[in-house]
Amino acid sequence: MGHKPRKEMIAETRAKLVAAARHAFGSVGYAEASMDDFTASAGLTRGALYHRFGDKKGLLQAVIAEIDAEMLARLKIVSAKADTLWQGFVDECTAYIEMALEPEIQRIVLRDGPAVLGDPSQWPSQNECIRSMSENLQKLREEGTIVAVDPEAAARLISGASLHAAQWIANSEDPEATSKKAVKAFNVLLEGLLKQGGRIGRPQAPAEMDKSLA
Amino acid sequence: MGHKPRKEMIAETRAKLVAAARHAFGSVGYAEASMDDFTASAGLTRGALYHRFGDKKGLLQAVIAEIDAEMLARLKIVSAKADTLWQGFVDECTAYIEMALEPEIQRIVLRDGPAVLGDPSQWPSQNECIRSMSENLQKLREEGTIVAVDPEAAARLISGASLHAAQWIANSEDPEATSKKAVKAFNVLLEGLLKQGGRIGRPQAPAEMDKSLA
DNA sequence: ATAATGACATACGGCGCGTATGTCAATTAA
DNA sequence: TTAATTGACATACGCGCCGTATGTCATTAT
Repeated sequence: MGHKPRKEMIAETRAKLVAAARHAFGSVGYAEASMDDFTASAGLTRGALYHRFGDKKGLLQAVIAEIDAEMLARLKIVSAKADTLWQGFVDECTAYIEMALEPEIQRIVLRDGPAVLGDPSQWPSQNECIRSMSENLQKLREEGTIVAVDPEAAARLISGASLHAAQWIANSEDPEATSKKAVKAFNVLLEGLLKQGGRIGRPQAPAEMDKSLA
Repeated sequence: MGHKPRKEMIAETRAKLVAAARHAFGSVGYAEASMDDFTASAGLTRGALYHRFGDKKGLLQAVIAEIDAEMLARLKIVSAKADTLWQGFVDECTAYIEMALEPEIQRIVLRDGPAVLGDPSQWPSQNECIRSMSENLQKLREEGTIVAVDPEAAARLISGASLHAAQWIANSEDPEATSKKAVKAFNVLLEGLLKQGGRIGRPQAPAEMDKSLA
């Protein structure tokens, strides 16, 4: 004894590999990331990688799962803080856009992920975020705040719009101005969900989004 | 004489390379497509490819430009047929989703393209489709049909929602049912754009979408 | 007719991936 | 306690693919 228990060593090397890969994928991209290089930067070799994750794609899956778990946790915190369901929903959308502005998420989750692993709507992880939005929409429907619409369908459309908005913003030459325009248009679309018209006597929630992204 | 003129030969080999690459990229994906293989299938070698396109990415650009030109042409035909501006806009959205259902477009334009060439909103080609939608929205605004909203912002959000909807539909186990749900939710969001509330006394245009995708 | 351009093929070197094999420590059994 | 076994990880090997450097031959220009 004296040496660390087996399980700890395993978890440690696993964490090291995921962290090293996450950094490499996030900075130079999946295709350009050399397995020899980033395993060495973690003090290991490709042997460990193949033993743990099967192949490079398996490691990417693990990295994405980690990132997505973090995203989900952040979304839950946001929606838990809100006073009303609608407010929570709008805040979650905002947080979703803000996360999609982060270069690491854009590169790994939004670009390389789909190319290597296929359509994100099929990943177990990405569905967690969608499910969170779907549940909120479901509650809003029961509450009578929004019109009768399939929650998952609406969640996917909104997340799609959010993600594209985020990429547009992040790559624009004037992110501030672009962000304002995108958020305003986003509000307009979300108003389609609300009962009672939308612009007449709607809750002030959508206006709230402006301050957080501008 | 007798032999073909120089320019024709060049255009011919260029077309052959683009066609072969398009097929390879569309079927096995960019990363798995061997340049030796698909140049050989066109009766050429990698020498021709590097001479014409610089590298593999350059060829992908050319392939995407070709596909995108086709998409734009199809969209223009659709919107030209419509009776009203709003109808044309909705029809274009529908056509957009339908095109995004095609496996070749999904693979090359929606997945590999962004991973290899970066964010699509920066491509000259993808912006053509966005511009087309933006122009329609601009006219709808001047016409007074929709609320005051930045046309490009709205176009990007809508295209984002459309693309995600398409991928969701194409990869679902029951595309028919999924399509119906997505289109319905899509209509709801689009109603947010319309003046005068939306559900009360709106044009029957959105209902039209149901038949074309279901 | 000769020179020069350029379209494309061939040849070469290197890198990165996946697999097969080896080694050594940690668990388990006797 | 010791012997046997598992398994975590490293090392070694071969292949395919990419990018470049070089070669060849036809077309165009002089």
